[in-house]
Amino acid sequence: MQRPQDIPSVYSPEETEAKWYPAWESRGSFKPRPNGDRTAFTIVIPPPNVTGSLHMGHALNNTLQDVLVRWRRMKGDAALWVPGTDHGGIATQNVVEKLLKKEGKTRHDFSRDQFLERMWAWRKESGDTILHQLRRLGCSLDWTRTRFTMDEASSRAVAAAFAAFFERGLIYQGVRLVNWCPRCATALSDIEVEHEERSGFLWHIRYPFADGRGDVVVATTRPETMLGDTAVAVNSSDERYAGQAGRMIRLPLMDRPIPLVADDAVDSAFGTGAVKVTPAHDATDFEIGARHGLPHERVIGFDGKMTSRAGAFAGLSIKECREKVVAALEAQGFLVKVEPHRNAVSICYRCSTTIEPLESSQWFLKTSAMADAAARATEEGRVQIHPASWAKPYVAWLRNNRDWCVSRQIWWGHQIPVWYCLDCGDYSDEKIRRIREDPAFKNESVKSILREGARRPIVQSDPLSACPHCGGTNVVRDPDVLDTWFSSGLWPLTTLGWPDETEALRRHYPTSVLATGHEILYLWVARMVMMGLALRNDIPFRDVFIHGIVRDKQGRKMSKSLNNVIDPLDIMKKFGTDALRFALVSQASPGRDMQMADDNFVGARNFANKIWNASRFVMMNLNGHRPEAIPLADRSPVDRWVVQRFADTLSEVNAYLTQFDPAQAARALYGFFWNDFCDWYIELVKPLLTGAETDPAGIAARSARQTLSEVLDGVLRALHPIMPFITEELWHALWSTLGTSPTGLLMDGPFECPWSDPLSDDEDRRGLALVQEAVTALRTVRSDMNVPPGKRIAVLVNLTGASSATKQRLSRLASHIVHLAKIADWRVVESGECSRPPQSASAVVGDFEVFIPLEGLIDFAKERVRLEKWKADAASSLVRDEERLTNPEFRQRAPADKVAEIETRRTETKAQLARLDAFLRALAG
RNA sequence: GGGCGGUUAGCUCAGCGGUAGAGCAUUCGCCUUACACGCGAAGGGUCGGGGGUUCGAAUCCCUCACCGCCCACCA
Repeated sequence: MQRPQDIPSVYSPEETEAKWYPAWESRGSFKPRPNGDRTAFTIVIPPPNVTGSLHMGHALNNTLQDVLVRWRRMKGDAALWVPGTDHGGIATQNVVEKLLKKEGKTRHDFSRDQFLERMWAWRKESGDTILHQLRRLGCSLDWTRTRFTMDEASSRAVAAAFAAFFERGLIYQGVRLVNWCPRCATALSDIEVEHEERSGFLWHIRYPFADGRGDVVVATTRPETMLGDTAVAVNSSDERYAGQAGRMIRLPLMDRPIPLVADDAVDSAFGTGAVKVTPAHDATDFEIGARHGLPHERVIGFDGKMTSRAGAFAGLSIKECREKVVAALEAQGFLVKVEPHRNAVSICYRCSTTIEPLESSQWFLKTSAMADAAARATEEGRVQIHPASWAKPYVAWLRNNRDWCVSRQIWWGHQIPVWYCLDCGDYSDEKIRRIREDPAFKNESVKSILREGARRPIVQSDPLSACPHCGGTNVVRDPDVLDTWFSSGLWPLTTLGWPDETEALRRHYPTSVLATGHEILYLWVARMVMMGLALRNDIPFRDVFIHGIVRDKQGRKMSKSLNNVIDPLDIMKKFGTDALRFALVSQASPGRDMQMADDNFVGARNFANKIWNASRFVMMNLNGHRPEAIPLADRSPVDRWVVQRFADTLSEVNAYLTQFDPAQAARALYGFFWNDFCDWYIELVKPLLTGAETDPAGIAARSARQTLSEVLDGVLRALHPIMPFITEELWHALWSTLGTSPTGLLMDGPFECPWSDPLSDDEDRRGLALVQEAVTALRTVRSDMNVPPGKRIAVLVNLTGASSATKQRLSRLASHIVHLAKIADWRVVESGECSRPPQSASAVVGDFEVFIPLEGLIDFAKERVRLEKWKADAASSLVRDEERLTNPEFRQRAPADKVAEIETRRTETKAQLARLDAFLRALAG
């Protein structure tokens, strides 16, 4: 073991971090301890998508979880944190497709199996990177339980869940208008669609009546869809169109007759009150169409191009088509006017491409009953959301949620566990030919043929070779995959072994906490609660801990395209992992987003260094000394004071962590360690430990050493959940310095206060407050009068007007003041006359005064300024207090202790002012 | 169109009913035998505007302004 004095004065994290992670893991400390009477504390990781590597948001999310898990583990719980990654559906497939694009290829240059091979290769690479990063972050995950949303067990669970929902009639297949991303070439669920305000135009188009008598003007933001119009609708109560419903209109450009219908979905106040109706390409119009039995004209295809139904415009992109339609309308005199218009455009949450509502054959999950159960779980307090302000929007979302489109037209994911038999289904030879000719189902409509022909879809997860109904071997599996959030929604179940009734499931489900950012509250959290309740009749977790999003210095979300991402690994290398963790935790105020920049990490790095050096100091002074039991009663007031302060801090930390406010916990620890422990306590005990007059065997020194080691031990424990590496390192160094190398690990706990009752009385706190006030006052005088830092000063203390409590405290604690304020000559006058020495500065401390003779150093002008300012502050404080105390209502209504407090303060301030006045008079005279 | 959150020292943010706080930055001193990634001292805010409740409001209520999110089928 290195001697403490040989430990370098700058903490270098690399070695420490490399050493302790394997030590923790190899000793099995990441695994939950056997049950016994331990409470299970369980967190299942929000599995990062295998789209690359972890960013700052992941670092925050996982650090917060690690803080909670380490804390509960140290407190004695059987703590389990389950690691894993998510296949990430569209997001991950997009990443790999981008890589293929660089090779000049698309996925259709490969067979489905070949493409999936590429996907698996990528997922290995990305998954490994992510799990490595979690280790670097110090996450105390039980690696023996590492899971992936597409591993065998998960796939089994997904198929089981699908089958269970199917049997209960909750899953159905149908042709609906869905959100289609032409770029990703897949349908999306409603929450996967984002909205963006864009400035566009509102085109007013004249639609003439077929009989040549008059016309109606419709307003639209999407003129190209008029090619697929099958009606015009007006509100039935709109007098402008009274009696017109039922008349036929001749659709411009297409020269088709379409009816004018009355429908109350139309808002008379908007535009002209007449709406063109395109049931195949607009959600509202789809419903209007259904109510009026209108035909659907599909003019936009799944590829984002105009279909053959678009006549002369077939084959054009939507954008080109819009331009040409508008030009044609104008040329033919149908365009009435164009006005600027801001509207919300739907865009894909994965690639920001404009979403097209398209009719398509998809699988849906009926969610109304499930969502209702989930909403009740939160309303009844079984699933609590922290901070609670998120509960309202969360429940509201659940309450008006529509069926969930769970099928996706990509290849990467859980293929729908449904098979179709071409032998006993309703398939003509022509249909079978079309199905066989397009094994990849590139043509979406072929899938409809497949699905619609099935008399009995066969739901089962294992590959099917023969139809269970007719024994036919012409079976085809549904080509779609499930929404990635379907398997994510099952995550708390699948990670613990569901659908099998495992020991882990019994012990750890429901889990304790789910920690996540608010951006996936609906997308993920809501789904887990719904599915947990539906499939296991129990909530998946009791507390949802929502943290903010990490933003850049300008408050922007971090993204690769903005080039403002901070890589956690870079920060770890530059500042150390503990500094990264501390910076993240201390800024993660509940529910608030945070702006991250280098400054934050510098401060945290400095804190780590402070811990390092304070520990060095303690160890240097402990070297060769064994721990001994010294009752707190036998220790000095400063020892008892720091012990009290630490005990207070620790209970604050426990309270804050219980309330899911780790930022406050971090700040409390920072304040205690730096201000109380380092700036005051260590400085206070230094003279007891070093120097010629010190008695190393005396009770004062022994007591101080014992207190130093106990408080350091305690504060390292308290800091460990946030800064695991440096604390583990120093804790071992501390104990080996004490000659009793521990066999255990700091991370194993306990997390508790070493003293059962440190809060005996308030006297030590008052005494230390007096010392601090006196020292600060004297230091201020020194600084203001430019007394050379090394120069010792004389102080005359006038206690003639002081209380007996003050006199006693001062006699007990004066040595501390003498030392910290560098005083050579400390004289006290307790009674009788005390005359102010000439050439001296003066200060008021509590209920007494001090004079500092400064011959040759005193600057009376400066002294006057200083005293005047002091006086002004005191005077304004007195005015405020007087105002209150002379107000009868204050005396009558304010609590008695508050009145008493202010009265006391008034008395003190008055005495202080009198002293300051006397000082100023002396200065003048 | 609804809902939520923010507006506090130059910057980033705490505080959320009893005389305004931290870190960074700034100014002045200091290599004081743990730490210059440090120590000591100082300056700096009518807590977005306006009303109200209260003995007392940065803190509670109303309202306005600006900023940011989320939700919503006004073409």
